[in-house]
Amino acid sequence: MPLSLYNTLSRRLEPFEPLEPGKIRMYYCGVTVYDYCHVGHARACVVWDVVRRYLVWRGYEVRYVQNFTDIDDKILKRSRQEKSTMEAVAERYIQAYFEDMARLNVKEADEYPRATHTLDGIKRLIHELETRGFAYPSAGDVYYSVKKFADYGKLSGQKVDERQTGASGRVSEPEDAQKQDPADFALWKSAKPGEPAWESPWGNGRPGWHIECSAMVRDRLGETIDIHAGGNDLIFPHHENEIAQSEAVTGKPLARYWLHNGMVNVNGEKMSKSLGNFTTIRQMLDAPNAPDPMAVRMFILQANYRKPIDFTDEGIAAAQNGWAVLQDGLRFGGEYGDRLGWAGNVAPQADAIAHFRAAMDDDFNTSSALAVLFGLAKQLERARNLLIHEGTAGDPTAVLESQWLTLVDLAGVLGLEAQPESQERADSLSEAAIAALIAERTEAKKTKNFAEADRIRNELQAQGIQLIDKPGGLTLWHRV
RNA sequence: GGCGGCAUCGCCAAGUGGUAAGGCAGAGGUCUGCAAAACCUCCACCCCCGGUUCGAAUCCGGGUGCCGCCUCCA
Repeated sequence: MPLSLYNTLSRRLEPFEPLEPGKIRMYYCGVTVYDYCHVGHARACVVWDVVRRYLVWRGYEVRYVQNFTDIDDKILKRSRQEKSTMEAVAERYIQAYFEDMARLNVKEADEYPRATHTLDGIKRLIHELETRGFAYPSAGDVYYSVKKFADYGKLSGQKVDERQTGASGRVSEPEDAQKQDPADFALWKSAKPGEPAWESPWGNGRPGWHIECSAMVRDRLGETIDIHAGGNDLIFPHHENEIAQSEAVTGKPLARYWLHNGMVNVNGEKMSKSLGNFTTIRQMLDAPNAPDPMAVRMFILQANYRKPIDFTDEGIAAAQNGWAVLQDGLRFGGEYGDRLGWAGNVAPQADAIAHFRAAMDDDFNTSSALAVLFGLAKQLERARNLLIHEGTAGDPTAVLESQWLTLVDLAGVLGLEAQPESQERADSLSEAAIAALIAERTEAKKTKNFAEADRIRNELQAQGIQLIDKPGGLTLWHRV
């Protein structure tokens, strides 16, 4: 079974074949750094992180590049408000990005190019576009002439003539007057006094938004890459324009597969910075009763990456409970492996791996893949409970070891990792003290002094000690 | 107006021709002084109406409802 991907370009599932066998060049259109990342960014970054991890797990050599847009009107606006510089604002939110994503266990990309580091490539590209007649200067700006590019609209299905200009409800930029056609877009914008600017053949200014990605992809990965990923809100115009810019110059496809993640919704409406209905990642993870970041990850992966999802308190709470099961399973080996005499030489669960792979090969069906993890984790959880309550694991230890190894491996592909349970229990009761209290309670029960027995039970419960009454008057306990 | 997507159990969500994965929540049972924990078991004919087919949640046609994009956005 080959890996199949849903390609926005063809709007269908296609078997995946990299340009160069065994190697994948992948680019993800990252964030514009003028604010903290919100949970919509979290979704996108987690999704593409999983795609990248899966491709690596499947044996491909993946070069994963993600950009930071650090030249932008909104960053500029923010820096003015703060009486700071664009550079300082960008730097702050880039650092914040790394902090937030580390908490969500998003692996770092191989490279993080920035617009400010790519000026040469950007200017070279604009120059080539100009030479080939796709770009024209106008009052210090440079624009791309959309009508010159015959394939314009092939990604988004938007035809220039049939589009309703301004349908998004936003006011036209004043620069429209300088365009030959309203559909044209800026490659280079002249700088007003006091604005950050870079020298160029067209005067001092800064690059437009779309050109940076074309330049970065070309500089870092080459003229044609395998996978170009991003949010589906970027299909038009951003990715359409990238194609126009790159392919007009190279005459080659910019990317073979265009992958787009669905948006995060709030009450059924898209979360976006402009609507102001967003929750930042740190707000979510630092709130009282905040979910485990891994539960958030799991929540994201329970849905198809292309469909919209609603971040609701109920949904996150459900994911939190579900994560507890996976977490118990993932911790099983560390907690019981030695006791069960695991030797470390068992084979993994081939059927589980096959199911996982079949699910992921089908356009990254992470919800089906998670079902495989739950199948393994539930059995380990059962064994764990039986060990606590009965003193025996039930299933043969080699089977448990195999299940655990497989679970850890597959969960890792989804970036789901459990931290070892914290051992900070200095202030807790000693085992001797617990044993003494249990003995007291057993005596109380014998004399049918149930009020005293329940008092002791509650006292221990309050300290995280769960009592398990067995038939015959035996009482086991464990910490919860 | 153009382009695209979605509608499956209380909630989330897989499933593209053979009689519905999984998670959360819920129910019953065992055990118990009562509990708790644990264990066992149970829990959907897939928005509506037509059609194709031996057979459709899955294909086709027509409705209804919701959402995204149409130059800020992951």
